[in-house]
Amino acid sequence: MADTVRTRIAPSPTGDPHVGTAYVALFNYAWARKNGGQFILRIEDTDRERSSPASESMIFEALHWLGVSWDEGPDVGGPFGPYRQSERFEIYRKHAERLLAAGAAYPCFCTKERLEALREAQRKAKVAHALGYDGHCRAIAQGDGRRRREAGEPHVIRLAMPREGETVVADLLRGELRFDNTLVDDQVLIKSDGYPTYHLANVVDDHLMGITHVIRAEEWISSLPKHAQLYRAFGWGSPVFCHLPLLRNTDKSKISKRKNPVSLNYYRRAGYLPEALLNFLALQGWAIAEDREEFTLEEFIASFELSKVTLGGPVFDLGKLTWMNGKYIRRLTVPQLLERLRGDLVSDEYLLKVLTLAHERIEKLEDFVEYARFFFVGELEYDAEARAKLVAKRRTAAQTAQALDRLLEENLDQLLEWEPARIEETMRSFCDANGWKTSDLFMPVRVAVTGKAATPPLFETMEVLGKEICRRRLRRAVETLRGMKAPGGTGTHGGEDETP
RNA sequence: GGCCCUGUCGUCUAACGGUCAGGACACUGGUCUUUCAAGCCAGCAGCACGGGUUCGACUCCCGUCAGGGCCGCCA
Repeated sequence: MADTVRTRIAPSPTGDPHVGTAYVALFNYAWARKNGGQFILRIEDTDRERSSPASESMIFEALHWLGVSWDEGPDVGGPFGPYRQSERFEIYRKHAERLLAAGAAYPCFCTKERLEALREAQRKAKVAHALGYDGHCRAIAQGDGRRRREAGEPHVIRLAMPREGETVVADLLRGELRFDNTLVDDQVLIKSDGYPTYHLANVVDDHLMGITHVIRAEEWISSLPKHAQLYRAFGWGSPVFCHLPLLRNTDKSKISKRKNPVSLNYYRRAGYLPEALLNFLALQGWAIAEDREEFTLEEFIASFELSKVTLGGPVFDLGKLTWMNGKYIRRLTVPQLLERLRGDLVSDEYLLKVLTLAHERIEKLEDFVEYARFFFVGELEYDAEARAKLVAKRRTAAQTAQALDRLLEENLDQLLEWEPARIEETMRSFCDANGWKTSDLFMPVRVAVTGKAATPPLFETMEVLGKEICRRRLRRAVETLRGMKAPGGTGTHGGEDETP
């Protein structure tokens, strides 16, 4: 039936599964279920550079772990597939063609260089209101444009935004949102590689898939007028839009991995129960009752009211999540707790991995406990020796901090397959590129991720620990290093402690 | 800088013109307990500011300020 509520989550498989994805998915899922409708998972992998199957399957797995399921998606199929945008290439091409024919879009032959120069000039000129594409190629006659396209000239296709008036779009929570059309530039719809941008693919798919409620994050508001114009150009009615607030770091900025764990893999590995995480997430922007905040997914679905979502960006309070997780743990029976433990942290699978590394290095069975401690604890404590060795030989604490920071954010973080060989390769090439002796870098990394100077082989250890724990610990090490007193003038080798 | 969104305890939130502005996390004190947690009790702490509208504003309107988002051939 035409009025069935259909919502979707449309993650981009370009990295680790994000807590923000889970947050938005939860609200979409609940809204669909609450209304007896369908919830769809669509993979937005139109960025061919960054999308990866590894990331996609991690998203599936993380969402499954949480207990959020979808009625239609790449893995389960459905009547409106395919649900992976890379497999819908032809659909977007046809739709772009339609826009072209109607004059609602035009080919643009501007080079990257020209666009960069344009941006640069705009920045310098401080014509703040004129930022964005200048419509240069919009003047090209349709026939000329077609001929140049047919001749194979590289180009993109842009939306021809109205050049006057305003676009008014209703948001379920924010009322009418108004945008001055002259301030919205002509968005690229089809990239030069032929793939659509988010803007085109998203609108086309939401329409074709019968999405009735587009519930997404606030960061999309600024492109709303483009989407609204797209619906208009196609002659389609638009879905209900609802922009949820953004999860925040403690400093109120958009939640980010540098300041907060954001990977769902982290929460799983750190021992948060999925039902606790879900409960906590549901509380960000919504309340079930005046004096109650613990409830199950089913209860959430039953009483969820989209229009009751609050708009202040909620600071993600790890402390409160942890407290709530404790509540859930206490509620389990001991046998159930055992099951949870065996499910992940002390599964035979994990134990086997750790044991493989500890095997040759212990003399009594019980040595295992102390030796492998860091494979099980969350937060590490650095003793004096560890603190000293956290600073690289021949470098200051600040230099070491900077190196670890860059190694993590610009190199290790890009690794989707977290394997010893890849980790090693990444770290070695980092050394080459930055003039570090490998041995100088590896010790601080070792201490950062294990808290000890003597450990099993570093790369295998990092693999077993997992990317999320390593990320967390490296970040912590960077903070620790930054907190260390600067060397008093001459000394360049580390080890200096904080003021006593 | 431009456009847009937002603004209740430190944090998550309740309130939908009339309440001593409620609950939760954190924090503090007490209680229970061999200890530590958990539990229980108590305490601390907020309507960003200024104008309106109204008999009456946390609630409605305007302005200021503050915070955030976007300004990519990324989503």
